[in-house]
Amino acid sequence: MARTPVLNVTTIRRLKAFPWASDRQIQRLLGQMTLHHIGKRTIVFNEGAPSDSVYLLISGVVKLSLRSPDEEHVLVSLISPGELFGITSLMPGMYRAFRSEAFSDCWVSSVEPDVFVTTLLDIPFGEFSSMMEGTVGRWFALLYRYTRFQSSNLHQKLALALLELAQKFGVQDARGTMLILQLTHEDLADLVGASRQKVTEHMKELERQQYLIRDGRKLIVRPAGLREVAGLALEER
Amino acid sequence: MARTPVLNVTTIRRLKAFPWASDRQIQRLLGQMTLHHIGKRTIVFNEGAPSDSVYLLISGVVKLSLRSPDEEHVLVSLISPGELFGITSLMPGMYRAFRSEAFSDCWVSSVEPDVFVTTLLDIPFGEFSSMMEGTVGRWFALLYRYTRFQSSNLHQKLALALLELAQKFGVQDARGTMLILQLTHEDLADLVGASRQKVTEHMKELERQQYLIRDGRKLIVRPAGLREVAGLALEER
DNA sequence: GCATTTTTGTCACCTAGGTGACAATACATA
DNA sequence: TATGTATTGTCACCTAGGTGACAAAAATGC
Repeated sequence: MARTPVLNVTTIRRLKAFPWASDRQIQRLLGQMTLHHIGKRTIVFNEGAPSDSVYLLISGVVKLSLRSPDEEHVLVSLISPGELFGITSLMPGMYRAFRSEAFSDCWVSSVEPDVFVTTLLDIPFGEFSSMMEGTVGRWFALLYRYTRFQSSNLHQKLALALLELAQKFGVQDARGTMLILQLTHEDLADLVGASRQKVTEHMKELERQQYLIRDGRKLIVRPAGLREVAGLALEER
Repeated sequence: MARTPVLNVTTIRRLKAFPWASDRQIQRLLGQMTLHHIGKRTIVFNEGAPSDSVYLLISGVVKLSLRSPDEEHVLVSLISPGELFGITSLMPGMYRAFRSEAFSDCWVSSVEPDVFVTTLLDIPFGEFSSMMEGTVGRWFALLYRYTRFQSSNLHQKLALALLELAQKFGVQDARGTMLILQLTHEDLADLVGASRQKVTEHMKELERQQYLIRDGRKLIVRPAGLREVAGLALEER
């Protein structure tokens, strides 16, 4: 097992971890961080777990992954030394969206998110995290959709896209959620990165499956059914 | 043309735009925002433009899109009323990553990013934006990669993935950028969402094209060549 | 140095989804 | 109500990439 690394301002600077922070801030932050050795293949956190720490990778490589509809874990990204990870914890009430595990033996340092924020920024954690949620929360949702897309087929992608649309543009209706949006199959094709013709076919199929009703050019969607198609059935979000 | 909407605290609340902000903050912010009517199909900003405003969508639908390797614009997301967009401007020195255009007739309200931040949060813009960059900047890069992926073939995806790895795990070498990482083809396959076999084939091809050298199990990469393969040739980043 | 395990290379074959072409609708505008 | 345009539905056919199977080569352990 590698020798415990020394964590001081110089190390942090070399890692280019918080280039904007002052030496004093870094010093204070270090006092609050705890260092862990993580053996290769060990899981740091699992998706769905409460987001209660921010991590800084000191050495080694960490892998982010996501469980795909067919139960496999699919790689989302590799984290290099000096990178922060687990930053969903900077937004209020979030759960981890990805699993993170050591791709090689790693040294990792962790802090509570509120300590992290109040040490580096002179405002209460609550204010910062609300602001984060209000601004970049949407990016995160998008990222989540795209990572899911990667391991889905067209039918699932369509379901996923319709669900997102329902959330954004839906109004409740006796028959389900109505999208107040005039979308052509071409638009949908664009949104899921497929051809118009195949979208037409799959939309027909979703109609046949009763997950989708068409009322003129307005769509009415049955979220529960779509979640099932998309392989999200048992999850929140 | 639709009648100009009234923008006051009540409107903002109804849009659920800044749920965490106080009435006073919203009031102050509104005083600094300017309202624009954007006709269907009009471009609000183009990718590559400097990021100098944050936008709040008041009514209508805005479309984010990205130019794919084959020059087409591909839809990335649709924005609904109450959503902020153009938030790359909250990070220092960013350029717009996506094009945004009115999908239907829209009313949009804009502010300078520093006014936005200092009004809603009691800290200087510079501090907030550095913090953003240091924390969620990585997410953004990831999102950018995934959106590009959507409209790329395997060869391009591989190039894109190798470029990202070179950036994160590369050290300069006489022959190019060496990845200090033991990656199997299986790992790469996972990273680009493809099968191991096809990755093997395309890696061979990249070698043949001289964009990639293999030194034992270490990879040496020629970024310029890979950018070209990935269809990024003329762009920054 | 030899045996075992991992990784790479290369097949042949299969399938999801792309493409083009066209008819059938629906919608919009005069 | 008539007519032109946009959208949808459905073909047949093509291609990128998935799958399984197996051999060759490297790495690793003993």
